[in-house]
Amino acid sequence: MTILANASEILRCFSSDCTELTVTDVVTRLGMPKSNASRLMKAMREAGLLETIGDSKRHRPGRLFLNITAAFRSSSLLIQMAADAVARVSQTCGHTGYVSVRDGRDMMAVTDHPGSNALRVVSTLGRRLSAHASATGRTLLARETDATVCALYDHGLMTGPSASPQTLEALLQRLAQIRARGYDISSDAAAPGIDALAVAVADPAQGEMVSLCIVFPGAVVGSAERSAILASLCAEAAEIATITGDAAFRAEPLSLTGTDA
Amino acid sequence: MTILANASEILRCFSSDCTELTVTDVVTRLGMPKSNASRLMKAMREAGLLETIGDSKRHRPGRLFLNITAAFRSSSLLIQMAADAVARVSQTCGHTGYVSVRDGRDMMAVTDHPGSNALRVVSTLGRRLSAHASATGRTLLARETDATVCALYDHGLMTGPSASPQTLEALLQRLAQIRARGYDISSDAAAPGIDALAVAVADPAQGEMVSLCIVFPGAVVGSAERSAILASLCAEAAEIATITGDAAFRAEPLSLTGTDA
DNA sequence: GTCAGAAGTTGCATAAAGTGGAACTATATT
DNA sequence: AATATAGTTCCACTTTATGCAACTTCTGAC
Repeated sequence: MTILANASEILRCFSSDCTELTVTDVVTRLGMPKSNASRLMKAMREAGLLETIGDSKRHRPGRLFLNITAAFRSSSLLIQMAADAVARVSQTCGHTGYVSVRDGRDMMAVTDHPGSNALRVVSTLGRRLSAHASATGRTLLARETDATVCALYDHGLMTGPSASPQTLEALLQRLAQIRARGYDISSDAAAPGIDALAVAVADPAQGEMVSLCIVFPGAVVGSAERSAILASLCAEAAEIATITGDAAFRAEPLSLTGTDA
Repeated sequence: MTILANASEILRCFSSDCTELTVTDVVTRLGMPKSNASRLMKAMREAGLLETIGDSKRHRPGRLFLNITAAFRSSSLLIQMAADAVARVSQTCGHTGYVSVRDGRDMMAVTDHPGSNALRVVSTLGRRLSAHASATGRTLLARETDATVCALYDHGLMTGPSASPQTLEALLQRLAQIRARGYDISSDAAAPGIDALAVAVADPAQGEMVSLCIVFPGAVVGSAERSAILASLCAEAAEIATITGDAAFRAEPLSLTGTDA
């Protein structure tokens, strides 16, 4: 079934930054023989997993995928509760929010909730972020053991923004802090000038975990407002944790310490 | 590469109505041997194309797909222009709008634009609609020749809402009407009480086609408002048609005739 | 126009898969 | 505990994938 793995690798190349691929793109990105890439992409085309853009040689994902995200979203009660919760917080504070899941070392937004403020972070659904370099990612990583995290990053961290942990040691320290206080804050993770507040919550019965977050322009949101956002985010998350019976949940916004990265 | 076709068939089973699949679900839906389904799904799991929900036997699409929709959306200038256009119309009229593409006999929404009215159609991104039974679908089918349409429906139409064409002949007649006036109106296509206005526009250079539509509660929107919506929708589409050089474009909202289905 | 260079496809022998039936194991149901 | 249901594994057989190299387009330059 190596062909499925290869097909999956090709699909993984797509993102909001990479919207089309040619045969040679795949060859250089994945290092597979040209003949294989050509035949595989032809087969994927025939299966509807890829489609050519017009009659060019450029490929994009098949339209089959357009409704799969919806299936993912509604397959999980946790995601739905989290989406409702973030929507409420977003609505009251006016800032944009997300529900995200971790996929290995990457984070992906599952739902977005655009803010209503004049100056708000524009939502970028479908953007992939490094887990270690984002508040959402770290809150989820903090739910794992240090050993698991080390195994995940045994090839080292790809260095992200300067404000994020640059070494595995720094990351583990940060995770310990998150385990203690339950939430995380990031600066400039998704883009310069953007801060994020994130809390993770799990559904142990289903073995699922998501991170709720609110993003805002760091320069114009003071510590009082941050505390308020954090409080309501944690309150919502706590409610979900009670429903799912998430014993590991911890989010006590005592004070906003450590605004670094 | 039959395995890719099977994998694709499995992925096609997912929708907002079917969010999880077990091995036997696949066996009964696709009629493949149980052993195959089991092994294939295992392989898809390992490739990240599927994931189990918790540690149950139920499967959902892999999170890999969460960001693929974004790639599709931004791979096409036509889609982006259409999305902007529908967003503008939606904003001025307050009703929900969509940009949709056709995938065989199905329609899938690519972008959604929630309305602002108190009574608005709630957006259902990821829902699959029958092309022949929706205004968006028919505007795109009208761009094809009768022969192509006949070939597409050589196994007959799956009958949709009573207001939609029930026979191939009725469909072809309807398409002829659309070719003449350029737009289409549907009633109760997506859900009872919901009407839709749709216009198709193409990018001949890229070989792409999308349908722009506005959906609204049929009972409260009079013919004057419908005409206004149609006029602005057509104006936006016409602008796109000029840019792309879509010679086949036709949308002259002379009057709102034929409000049937 | 035609000629290089790149991009993409195809042929072929080898190697590695997928295939379906049946047996087996695990998981609910009573 | 017994039975039904769901899921996995085994195995011989068949089909398909693989990688190299040769071949065919496709582009852009002169």
